[in-house]
Amino acid sequence: MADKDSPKRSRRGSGAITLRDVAKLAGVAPITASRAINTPGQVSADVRRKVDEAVARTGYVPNRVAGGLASARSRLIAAVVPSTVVSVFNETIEALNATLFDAGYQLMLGQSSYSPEREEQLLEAIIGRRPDGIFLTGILPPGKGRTRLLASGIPVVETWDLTPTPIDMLIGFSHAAIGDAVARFLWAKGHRRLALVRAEDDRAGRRAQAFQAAVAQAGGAPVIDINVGAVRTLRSGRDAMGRLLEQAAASGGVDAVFCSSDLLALGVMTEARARGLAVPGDVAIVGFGDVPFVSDMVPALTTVRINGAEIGERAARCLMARADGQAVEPRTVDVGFSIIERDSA
Amino acid sequence: MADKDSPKRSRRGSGAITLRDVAKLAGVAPITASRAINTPGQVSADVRRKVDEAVARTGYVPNRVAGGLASARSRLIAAVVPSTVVSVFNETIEALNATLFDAGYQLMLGQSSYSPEREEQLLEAIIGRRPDGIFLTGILPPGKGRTRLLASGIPVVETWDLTPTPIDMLIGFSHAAIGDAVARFLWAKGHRRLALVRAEDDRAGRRAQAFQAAVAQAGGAPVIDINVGAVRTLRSGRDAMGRLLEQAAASGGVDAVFCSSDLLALGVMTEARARGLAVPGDVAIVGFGDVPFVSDMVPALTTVRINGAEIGERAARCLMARADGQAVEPRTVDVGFSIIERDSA
DNA sequence: TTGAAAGCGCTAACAA
DNA sequence: TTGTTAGCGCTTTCAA
Repeated sequence: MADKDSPKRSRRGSGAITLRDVAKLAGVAPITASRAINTPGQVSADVRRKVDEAVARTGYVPNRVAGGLASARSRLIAAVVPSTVVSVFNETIEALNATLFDAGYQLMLGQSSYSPEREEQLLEAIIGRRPDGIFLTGILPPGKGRTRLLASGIPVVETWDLTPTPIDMLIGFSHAAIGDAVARFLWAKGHRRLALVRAEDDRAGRRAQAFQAAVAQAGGAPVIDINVGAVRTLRSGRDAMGRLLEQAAASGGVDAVFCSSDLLALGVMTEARARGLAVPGDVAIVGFGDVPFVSDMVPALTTVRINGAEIGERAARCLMARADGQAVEPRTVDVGFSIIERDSA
Repeated sequence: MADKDSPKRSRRGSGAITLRDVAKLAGVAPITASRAINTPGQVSADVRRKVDEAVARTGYVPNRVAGGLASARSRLIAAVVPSTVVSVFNETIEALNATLFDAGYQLMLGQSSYSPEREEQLLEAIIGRRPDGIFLTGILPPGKGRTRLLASGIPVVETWDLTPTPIDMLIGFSHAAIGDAVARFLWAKGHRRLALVRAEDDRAGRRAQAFQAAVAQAGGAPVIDINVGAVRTLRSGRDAMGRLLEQAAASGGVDAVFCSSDLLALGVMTEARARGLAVPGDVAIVGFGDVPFVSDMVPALTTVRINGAEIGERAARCLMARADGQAVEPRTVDVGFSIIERDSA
């Protein structure tokens, strides 16, 4: 170990094994060792063997930070999610991560916690790491973050929404189309007194708007709209249902409720049943997200399903293609949605 | 822009603004610009102003990859989780991330997908990034991954479990103590015919073992033990309850079931009620994890609560302290647990 | 308080 | 197929 061959080791050095150490042990130049490790096809079998052995003997783990700096390819993809807790995005993140990992990429996850300032700081921190690509849940509104992102030149994919003005690539679906479809669905089932229970959220807002518009167009009565604010728990769903029932009593009752998440729907359902209302007999309920377990509850929840895994996988592929310098066409993909009809509506 | 001042720009260069550009614009040396940005107290007000202006004008975002290589401090913490979907670890990860972010660190997340090989690859990929610390959910068993981790010298914190032989730091609780406590709890309530429904999982196994031991010690009948395998969904909970009831019919019934997760408990509860059994009247149910929404269901789930956020926050602080070269004592912290008594048991 | 020089660990470019 | 050289963008060391 204690060889004093390096002439000027004045500085730090983490003490870890470097490519130099491996190369020395294998009796080749560092660059040759590098090739033996990264592009084994480019070196002779003999060199390959010697380097492999040196790697095994030393327990060398390549420093990807240094490699990334030298090659301007970090093999890192950053993702921004609003929250990791009981989130409808989990399936997407899991697929994104799995696809990236299998291709030798890594995921850096950042939470924006539904806060614009935090999102902006996060974006700056992410750009500082020079990832090969950035995954965004949702669409980034105009602002400093968007400008910086654009300036960075890093490939970006926005998801879970649609817009005519994406930053770069876009994989999503139309929230308005969902609101419209659910309203028609409930109307076709004969429900006439419709209501919304939703979190304070831009995307949920657009679903709600389209829902109301469709009902109005069909000649229905005004839709009762309960906004639960930023907190999206089962409890807030229960509370919302309480308020909803109060309001509805004045206007003749409710037949069906469209909730902005499955968790909220579960809360609404729980409250309804706690008050002796039958689901779907007295009131029908539709959720959003198709979280894994709602299919096996009693009654099974009717909900809107987004293929989150598809979004994650496609996003990973687009980002990696762009990191390889390939063009990606089309830039915008609509993955659609489906209404999964089960027992609750 | 097109200044041809740099003499030998033969190579790549991502084209992005660098510290050099900022320094040139501000009329100072790069190192001075660096100090103005990172340790503003060390430079004159005049320099600070000029550099700030140059940064603003150019939209400079420091390259943390280069900084990390030069300083051997990445300000990156890596975390390994088994899964991100509906996981009991979410709260921990969220707290970990929030605490790190506020201190200027970033989180790199890796999923082991409950697979040992994948975990090993993941560990190697993580070490290659030279993070300042590594967060592990669970305890890493002896093996190549553990050896490499030890050799890397990177601070590590293992969590959600206890062991006399941690790699480095440890923040967790005793699964055996939980199994024991839940058995005593149910026994004290007068339940005598006890059962377990659990996923194939080492930690759940140890809770189960202690549960059985406590029942045996109290003189109870053998505990029926249903193993649902690796799949941990509400569906598998329902199926498990079906099997359990079948087995129990031969031995005189069941009074109470301890499940290895809240989701499984929800499945067991769903199936029980679907078969006309009252909860907790006919059968009591205890979950594990205290996932946010189980408190507001009807009946509210009695479960074991772990303060996951505390684990995440403490882990972040320990890791950052070690990255700063501080010693952390004690190395092992037991955060305990509590049985949250609600309606289901 | 400011700067020059060196180098973190690796890979691109070019040459042999 | 292998090696030499330079340098990615930053920070440490040391000197002024």
